[in-house]
Amino acid sequence: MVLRMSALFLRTLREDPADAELPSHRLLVRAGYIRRVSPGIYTWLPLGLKVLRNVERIVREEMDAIGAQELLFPALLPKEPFEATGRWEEYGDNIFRLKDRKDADYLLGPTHEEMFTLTVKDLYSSYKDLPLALYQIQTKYRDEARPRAGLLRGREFVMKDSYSFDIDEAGLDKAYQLHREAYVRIFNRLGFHYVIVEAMAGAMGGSKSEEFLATAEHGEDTYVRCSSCGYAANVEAVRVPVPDPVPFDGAPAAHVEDTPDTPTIETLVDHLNERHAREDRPWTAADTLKNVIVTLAYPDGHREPLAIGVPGDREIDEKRLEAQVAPAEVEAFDEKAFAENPALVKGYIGPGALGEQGTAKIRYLLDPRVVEGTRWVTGANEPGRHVIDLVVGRDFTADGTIEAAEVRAGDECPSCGHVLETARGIEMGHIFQLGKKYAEALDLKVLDQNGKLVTVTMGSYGVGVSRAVAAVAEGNHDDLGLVWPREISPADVHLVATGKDDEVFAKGADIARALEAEGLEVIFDDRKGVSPGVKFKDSELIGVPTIVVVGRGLAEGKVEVKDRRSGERTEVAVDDVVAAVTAAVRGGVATTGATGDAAAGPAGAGE
RNA sequence: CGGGGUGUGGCGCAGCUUGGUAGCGCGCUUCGUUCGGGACGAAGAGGUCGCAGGUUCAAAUCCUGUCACCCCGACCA
Repeated sequence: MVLRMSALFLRTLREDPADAELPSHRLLVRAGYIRRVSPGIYTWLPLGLKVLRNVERIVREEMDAIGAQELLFPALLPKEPFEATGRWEEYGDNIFRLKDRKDADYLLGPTHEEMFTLTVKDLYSSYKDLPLALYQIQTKYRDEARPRAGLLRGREFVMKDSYSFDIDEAGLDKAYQLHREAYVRIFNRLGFHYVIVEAMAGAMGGSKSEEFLATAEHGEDTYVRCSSCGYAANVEAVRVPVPDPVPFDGAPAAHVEDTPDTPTIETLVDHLNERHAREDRPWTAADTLKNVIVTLAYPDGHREPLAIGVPGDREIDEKRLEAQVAPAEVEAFDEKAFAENPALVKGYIGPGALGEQGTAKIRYLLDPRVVEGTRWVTGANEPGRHVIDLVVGRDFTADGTIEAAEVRAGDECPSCGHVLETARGIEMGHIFQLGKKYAEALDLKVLDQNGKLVTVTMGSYGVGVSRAVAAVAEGNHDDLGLVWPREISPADVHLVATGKDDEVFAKGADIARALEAEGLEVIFDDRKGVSPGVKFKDSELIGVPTIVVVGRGLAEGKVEVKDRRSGERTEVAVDDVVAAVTAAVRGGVATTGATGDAAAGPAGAGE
């Protein structure tokens, strides 16, 4: 069907909506693709729905191509399966919960691991049934604390999730690799810049995990990459390269000094340079060892303090820390907690009080850079005093190491030793090897060749489908409006008839029909009494990649073909326009999406 | 949950300081003109001023409470 603008359910806005900040959000609303209903909940208007369906189509095609089978679970779920895996509690306030008339608990599915696992358990019981990969494209619900950025972080969103089921590790590896390749194809077709980064799998009990991030300066995820070797990782997953131990035979003995009024690293460094100046160079924050205490809160209610020692020039990165201690949550170590631990002197905490041998009996973990033989200035566990030349391995030891210090641009690449840079992105896809976590919790086992019960090994793979619409918009727009990649554009051609003569409308309708007969989707602006400027602005805002104008040139038998992305205009004879447009759409080199950098994605994982 | 901000026709905003007829632009309706870059003229339709209470002769405006939304942060398989 030709979409006639005279009848299309569409109202474009001349001005930006007040509640939209990001270009994708602003433009999708202005161009009439979506409307907000409630925070994080959006209506898909006809044009927006077409784009969403196109993204779904690409995802379906690529999932089907690797042999995954589509099914559809309900969004409304009973709580029992989630209780079995502990997620009814673990998910906390992020889950939308509701009760039926009999007061039984239900939830709106935030993700469907339990359902997939239980359904396979329900129907399959032999290794002969494996391997298996299932997927669905389903609306998910999460009661986000703060929905934001339009479609990018909603409370209702569309996601493709798939799961692989295998009898052993080798099978899981293969399924993971297949998904990875499918994802590369999906994101290449969607048309935005992306990178594949190493991600955290640890808390899920998995072994391998990667994220596909759409590169975007407004992205919520920070990742690092190495321009030299192609290493890329989510900051949470970065492993700090461990330096070699330093010999400390000739190191001076540790000595405690008065350092009054130096509760912060900054005041300490100033004091050292004033009263205990080094001969070779001034003291810096990097010479100090900062000991931070946090409280870990476990899901079962258990709490314990944890001490972390990091070089004084670095902060603790809470996301990295939480990723390490999951499922425990990190809370501040407050005044009350200090009161309960008199051995800790706030502002002057040192290794003497920490660790197994320490007076405070608090587990003590060091940043991996703090290796044996390194010398530090750190707290002496007395108000106004610090200890200088404290040597790791000689004067104290810790209970282990932890990756909790912030990662900074300029840090050493763990893969090749070059320099890391940081950038931001939007998580568009996440693949990881789940392992047996859910299969064990829900008792998914099959008989193997020897007649023995074996727990199935699973992989989990997600694509943010509705989020992809926003991410594509975020990466494909200019001052005038959206610029869709061909594969997901709501139409192939935006045909504008402009002029006062009926002829332009009649001819426009002819062309629209002819284009449609070629299999193209056409938006036809057949509105009468609307000035040309309005129609041009609308066509640019809506962002269909090819715009055809039937107007004043028609008298000379000419129409205009415009490329939305480049702005290039070509005069074409009326009789040739169908062929010219068809060629542009099918060949469409100039207007395919911004996939150029995508090549860096696959390389980015470069193991 | 902490910080900041905003609630006035469909959209974007002014009015509030100093209480007294609810206003502007866009959009919408009708008529006429215009017709290649968000046209022009004329005439219209459309508003519980977030909600509740209070002060007052009188509240969009002042006071109290409350709700909602947006932004930053925390949070985010």
